Amino acid sequence: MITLAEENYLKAILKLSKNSEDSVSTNAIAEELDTKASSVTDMIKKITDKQLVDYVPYRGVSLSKSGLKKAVEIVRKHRLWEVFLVTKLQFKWDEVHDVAEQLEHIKSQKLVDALDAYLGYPQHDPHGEPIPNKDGQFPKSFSKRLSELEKGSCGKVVGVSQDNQSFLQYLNSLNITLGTYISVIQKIDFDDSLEITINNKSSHISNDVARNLLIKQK
Amino acid sequence: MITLAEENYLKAILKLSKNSEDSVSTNAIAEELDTKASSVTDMIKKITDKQLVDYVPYRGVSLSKSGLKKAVEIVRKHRLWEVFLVTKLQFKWDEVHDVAEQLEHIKSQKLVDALDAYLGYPQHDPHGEPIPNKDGQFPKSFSKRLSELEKGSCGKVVGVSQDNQSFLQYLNSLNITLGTYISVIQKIDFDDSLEITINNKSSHISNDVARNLLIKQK
DNA sequence: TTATAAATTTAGACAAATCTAAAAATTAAA
DNA sequence: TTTAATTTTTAGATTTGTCTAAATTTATAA
Repeated sequence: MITLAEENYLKAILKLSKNSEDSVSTNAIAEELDTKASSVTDMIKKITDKQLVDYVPYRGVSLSKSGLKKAVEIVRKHRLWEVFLVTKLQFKWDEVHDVAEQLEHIKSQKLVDALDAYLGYPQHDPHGEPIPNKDGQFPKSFSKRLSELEKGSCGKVVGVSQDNQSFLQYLNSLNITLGTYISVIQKIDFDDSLEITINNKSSHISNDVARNLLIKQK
Repeated sequence: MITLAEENYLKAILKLSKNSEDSVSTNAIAEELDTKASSVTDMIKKITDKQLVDYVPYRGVSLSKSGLKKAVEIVRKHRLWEVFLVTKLQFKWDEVHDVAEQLEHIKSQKLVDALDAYLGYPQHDPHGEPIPNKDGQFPKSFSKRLSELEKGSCGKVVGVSQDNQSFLQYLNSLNITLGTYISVIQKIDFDDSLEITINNKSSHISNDVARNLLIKQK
C-alpha cells in the first residue's frame, strides 16, 4: 500500500524531472515539498525499497516504471478534479489547487473513470495543463513557453505550468487568462524579463512568470 | 487542527450515541472502529484535551457541543458525496460507502456548500438517511424501524440505517430497496425475527436486519 | 458480601513521518 | 591539487496512532 506522503514525493519527483531531464536532487525535492533534506533522504529510502524510484546515494533519484505510472495517475486525478470544480461547481481557476491537492489522493479506480466520463474526457485542466488518459498518455501539445518567444512575435495563452493561487492571482491582475493574446515587445538580457503588450496595454514581466506561461503561436 | 483519525472517532461516537442515548463505552467504540480498547482510551484522551468530548474514566464519553458540530459536518459530507456518486456518477447504492468514507474528510467549506447546491440541497442520501443542512439541522423523519411494526401492519421502505456493502447486497438479494412495500406476517418472539412479504413473496429476516430498515406507514 | 468476570486504563513498545545536529561525500575555488 | 563550500546522509529524538500485556476498576454472581 502506498501512503499519502509517498504519493506526494512521487508527484514532486515527476514535476521536477519534467524540468530537468536527468535524476532529481534531494535538495530540489526538499524545496518542492517544503521539508528538510534529511526527511527526503529517509523517504527516498522507503520508496526505493518499494521499487517506486531508482536511487543512487548522493546522485539523486528518478522514477521507476511503476513509480512513474503511480505519479501520472495522481496528476490525472488532480487535474480531473480541477475540471470538476471549475466546470460543475463554479470554482475560479485560482481557487482549485488546495482542494484538488486533497482530492487527488482518493483511492477508487471506478471513481476516476466515472469522473472522467462525466466530465467528457477533458484533455486539459482549467490552467491548460494536459490531462493524461487512462493509459497514462498525455495529449500532444504545440505550445511554447512565453520566455522562449522571439522579440516581435506573439501568440495566445493556452496554459500555465503552475497552479498555485498567488501566481494565478498575479496573472488575473495583469488581465492574463487562457485565451489572452500577448506580444513580445522587448527582451531584457540583463534579467531575461520581458516587455509585453496585452490588448495594446504594455506590461513588464519577470522571466519567472514568462517561463510559466504556455503560448500557442499562429 | 483535527486529524483524520480524530474525525473517525467523532463519527463513531455520534453513531453509537444515536442508538443508546447516554454516554458511549470504550469497547463499543473499539468494535465500531475495529480497533483495540487501549487505542480508544488513548485517543479519547487526545480529543478530550481538544474539548471535542466529555470523558469520565471508566464511565464512557459523549460529544461536546463542538464535537457534535464537527461530527455532524462529517456525516453531512459523507451523505452529500454519496448522493453525488449515485446521481451524477451512476454508482449503485451498495458501491458508495468506501469512497464516501474517504471523501468525507476533504476539508473545504466552499466545496461542501457548492456540492450541496449542485445536488439541489438533497435531504436524504441514497440509503434514505437524512442529510443535515449547513446549520447541522436534520430533516424531520416520520419513519419507524421495521422491527417496531405490529404483526399485520405494512409500509414502504424509506431508508436503511447502515450503508455497508454486505448489508445492502443482502437487501438486494431479498429484492428490498427504497420504495419496496413490506408486510409483517408474523413476529417470532424467540429471536425477534420476522416473517414478511414483499410482492406477495414471503421471506424470513432477522431482527438485526429489521432494525436497520426504516419504514413509513400509510 | 466476597469472589469472579468483564471492562477499562496504564505501561511500554513500534512504525511512519518528520526534525536538528553532526558526519561524510561531492563539487567548486584558490 | 589541496582547501573550502555545498550537498547529502546518518544518528538520534519527537509526534501520532497503534499494539500487547499487565494492572486497575467496575459489574456480576455465588
